[in-house]
Amino acid sequence: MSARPVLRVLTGATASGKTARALDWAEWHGAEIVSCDSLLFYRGMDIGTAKPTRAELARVPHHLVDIVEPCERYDVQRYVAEARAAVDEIAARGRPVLVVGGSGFYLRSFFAPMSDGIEVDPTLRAQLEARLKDDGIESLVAELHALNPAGLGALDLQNPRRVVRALERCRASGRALAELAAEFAAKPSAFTDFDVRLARLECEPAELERRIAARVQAMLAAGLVDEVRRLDAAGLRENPSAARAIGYREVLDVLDGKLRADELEAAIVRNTRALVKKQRTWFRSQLPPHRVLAASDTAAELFGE
RNA sequence: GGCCCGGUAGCUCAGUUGGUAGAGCAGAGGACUGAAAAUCCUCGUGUCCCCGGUUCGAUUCCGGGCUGGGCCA
Repeated sequence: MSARPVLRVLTGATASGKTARALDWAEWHGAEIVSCDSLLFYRGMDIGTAKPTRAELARVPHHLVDIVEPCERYDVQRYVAEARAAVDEIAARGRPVLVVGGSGFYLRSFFAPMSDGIEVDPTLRAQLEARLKDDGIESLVAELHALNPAGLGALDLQNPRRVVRALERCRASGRALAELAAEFAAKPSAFTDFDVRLARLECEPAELERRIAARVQAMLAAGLVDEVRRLDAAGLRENPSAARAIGYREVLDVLDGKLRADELEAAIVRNTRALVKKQRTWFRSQLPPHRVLAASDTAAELFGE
């Protein structure tokens, strides 16, 4: 039917072997890689994020890696715009695009609308954050009820972040949540003009466990603690999402004396495991049906073509 | 050898003025519109170290034992 250009997306849990497979595939097909990893954006966050090495980055052109300072905030809205620009640029060169990453929320950018386009004044957000802190979430929920007599739908009223977001949208747009939600749901994804093909690497649990253990050990040996010290001095903590990244938050805890140094490695492994579990849930329930292939099956073509 | 403090959920611990117990972490499941490796929700029966005693009733009190730590020899 259509001659829409193809956009290939490779995902999988952390440590499942995406990087190696993606590099091989991209090299073989003359493709360029667009990262879909919420932490590879940050310069200097190398060891703890298992960022591809300099040599690996040199094998295939990469996009959306090392694009902001760790102290700078980044968000999906910006990701959608920059990913779209990168994809267009690569397509203009006539080369295939391979999106690679395990950040589920960002990954959804390729399948669904991600932002409603409502501009929220930073002062308003700061105001609501302050109110959340002083008066509690109930105060915000009460106002939401007042602004939405028809109900709050499926909004999680116990999740401060969601409540602030919902209220700031009502206030900024002067409209009701239900109305905004309906409008949002009707929006197209930023990549509807592409034939998006998704494949996911699945690593056997015991093997993944081994890989995680080995990876964490290697990260510490490679100087993760020093990396975090450097980043801390450069303002890492100003960016909560970067400072809360696995491998980074635990080292910060050690530096703060909140975690014993001899417990560091085990803590990182534990939290990585929790991440894998969360990714699994997301992949199951939030991604469209897709091709799944065993990470051990290195002979298989990623996209079954 | 003596004295002191512990022994409760996989781990760290709280608690029961005697009526068989609960938090955090871990684990399992889930939600997901702008921080997403984030944020939030649901799920807790375990010889309360063992043996005796007192008691209607002991994980709780008493005695003994075992065991970990500290102090003194």
